[in-house]
Amino acid sequence: MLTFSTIRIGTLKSRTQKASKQARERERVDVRAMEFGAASGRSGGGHGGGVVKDEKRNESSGGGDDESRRQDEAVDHNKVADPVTITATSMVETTASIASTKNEKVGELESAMAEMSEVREENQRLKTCLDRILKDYRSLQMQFQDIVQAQQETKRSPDKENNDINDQELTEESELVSLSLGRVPRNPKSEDQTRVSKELKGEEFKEELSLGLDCKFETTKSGGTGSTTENLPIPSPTNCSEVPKEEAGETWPPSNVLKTLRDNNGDADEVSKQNPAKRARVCVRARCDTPTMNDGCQWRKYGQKIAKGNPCPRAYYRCTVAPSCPVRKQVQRWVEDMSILITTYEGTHNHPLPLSATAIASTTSAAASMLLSGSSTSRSTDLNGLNFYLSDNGSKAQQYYLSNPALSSPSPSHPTITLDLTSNPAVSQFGRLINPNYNPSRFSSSSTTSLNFSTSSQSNGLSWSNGFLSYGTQPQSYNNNNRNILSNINLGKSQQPIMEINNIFQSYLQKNITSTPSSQAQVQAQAQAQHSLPDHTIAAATKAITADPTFQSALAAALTSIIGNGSSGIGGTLSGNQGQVGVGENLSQNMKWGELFPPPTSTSKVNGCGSSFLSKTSTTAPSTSSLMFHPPSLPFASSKSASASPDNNRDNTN
DNA sequence: CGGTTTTGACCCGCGC
DNA sequence: GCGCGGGTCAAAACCG
Repeated sequence: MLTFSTIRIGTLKSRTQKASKQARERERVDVRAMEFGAASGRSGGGHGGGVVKDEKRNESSGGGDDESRRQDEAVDHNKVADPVTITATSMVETTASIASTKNEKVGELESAMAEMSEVREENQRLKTCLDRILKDYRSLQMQFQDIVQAQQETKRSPDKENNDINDQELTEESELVSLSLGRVPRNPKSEDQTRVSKELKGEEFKEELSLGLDCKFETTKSGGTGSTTENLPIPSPTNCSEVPKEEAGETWPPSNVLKTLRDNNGDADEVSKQNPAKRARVCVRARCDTPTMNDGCQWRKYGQKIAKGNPCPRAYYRCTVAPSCPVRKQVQRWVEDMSILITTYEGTHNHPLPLSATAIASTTSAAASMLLSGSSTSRSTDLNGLNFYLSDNGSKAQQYYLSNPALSSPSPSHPTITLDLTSNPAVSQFGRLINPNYNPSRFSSSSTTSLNFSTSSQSNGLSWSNGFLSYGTQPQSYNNNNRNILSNINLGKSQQPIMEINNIFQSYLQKNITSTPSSQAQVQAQAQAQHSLPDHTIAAATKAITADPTFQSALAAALTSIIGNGSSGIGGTLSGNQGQVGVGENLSQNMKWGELFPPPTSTSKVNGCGSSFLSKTSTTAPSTSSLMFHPPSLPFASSKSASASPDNNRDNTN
């Protein structure tokens, strides 16, 4: 507007002057008209009316013609000047608009540049932060690795005499804490010969334990693969157990890699032979009043079928914690004893597990690993009084504890380990842990508690029932070495030479409870004696056990891994159950897991795993609440009532 | 409405 | 090739 006025003034001076005069005159006329109207304007009601009258009157009266003409001229004048002014104004406007747009765009560009610079700065900042984080991460890894190595070295030094081979293996895996069972490379040849001596020394436990539990914590080496395990506060049993070959996608890279490496070094041949096509399964037998046992995982039922030979339908569940989790389980009641619930786990979790699920997962993984590792040759391993029994029979797998064909008839392609927790008193406690509803009185019938982890090459069955872990083994397994301290011990039903793990376990517990070293030594000695010798010379066993501090630790680790591993399981549930068995007290109170389970070391990986696991679990999970062993929540029952319970429900109904 | 369970059907492997 | 059994799929029903 300003431009328009100035232009008109500048360019059209004469006209503007005229216009100004006319305007002045007009104003005067208007004023006069106003005055006139005001003076005589009654007739006109309104202001305009007066003007109109004035105009009419002016027109009619001769005196006013000049002024009116001027006014009209002035108006016309303006009208004539408009086209010129418009073009000028349009030009001015366009130029002005262009200039303004220029300015605007320039401003925008400047602002954009500023933003870009800010973004760049931000990126650089983020980069620096990332670098810092990476550096910190690496430094922490290095520190952790150093610590682990230092611990291992400290422990190794005494053990070096025993086995150089073991040391090597351990060194290789030093970075990892493994809870895997049965993967430790062994010298089949020397096993029998060295067996007794090793058993006495307790080395066997170490080896087996280290081998058996695959739950590993990678400290440093493989940044990528290890990360998964590292991230997992609690090792997932299944994960640990799996053989790489079995489940390509499912298995955890780190453990698998390690295992494979291990296998290559030592038992690779055996493992490779058996593992290839086989998919390890872990069968847990436990007395469970509730329809299902709560294992802390979330399960979705995807099928149900009546298996041959068992009126009770078999339910098929899929792990729903992670959509892609390949783990599946089958739940079925045992025909012979409906109170016993048989749960079979298959596959490896590809996701972090809740604390409640870790115990079972670790146990099953250990068992599975044993199967896989030991499948080629019969082996037995003891974990804290729990037998993991691996027998490789080219022929058929034997599951001692599974009398029910339906249950016991795993597919040939699926070697299974059975943990039988049903028969022994110790087991009963386990069962209680697993199932809060579990009534110990019902199951306590047998004085002896046996924890057997037995695997047969064809079918390995771990039966875990109510605190009774039986690992079905074939007689061959006895030939195996020391690992078998427990291996020889078949508590429950196995026909073969049986170590009464119950006794060991109980005694061990008593020791722990009483915390009298002597008692513990006796118990352990007994246990070893049984294992080491078919005759079960307790005295020899006691000597051996007492000789080995590791034995204790191994037992503790095994118990922890199996029972409650940790997770709240041992500490909480056990403690809660103190009165009954006293196991909980022992474990939680008397036993110092850190002591019992030294950090992962060359000597006993199991211990390391157990300790780490326990510490983690204990810290993370309050003792009581958790996990596995609570009635609803045993390994089998999922955290969710729905998923977990359904099985139970069905089972109950069935 | 989303997730889970139910349940019949389908697929596959194995033994005869 | 056929039958059997185990295991899985997927639509419908159910449940919170």
